[in-house]
Amino acid sequence: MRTNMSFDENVLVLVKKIPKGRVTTYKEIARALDSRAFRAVGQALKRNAKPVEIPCHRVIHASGEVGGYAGKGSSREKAELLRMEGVEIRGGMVDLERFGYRF
DNA sequence: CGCAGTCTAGCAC
DNA sequence: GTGCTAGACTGCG
Repeated sequence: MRTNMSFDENVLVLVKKIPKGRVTTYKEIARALDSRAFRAVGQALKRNAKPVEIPCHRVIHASGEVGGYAGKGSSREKAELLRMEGVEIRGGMVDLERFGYRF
């Protein structure tokens, strides 16, 4: 990975690969990129060039918390979307053991 | 609950 | 071209 592309592009590609009804954590993404730039991943998502192709709402904290979202409804809309996709949201928390997607 | 650590991208000099 | 700051986070104290 990370060949011919910048870190942010790589992150976007991974996020795009997340299947519906599944979520991933910043840690997993960073790990998939062989790095520990959890924060850089968030930066890539919030500064991404194609938000329509990047379901940032499927990217949450490693604790299962939905975390933040640079979208309109912030974390609220994010949780609503995830639940709509079949992800069990509980008080803004997701069960990573069941919906946590691993690369 | 609060501080420190790790990485990239962006802005300033 | 080089250096510093900030950030959608994580882990440990």
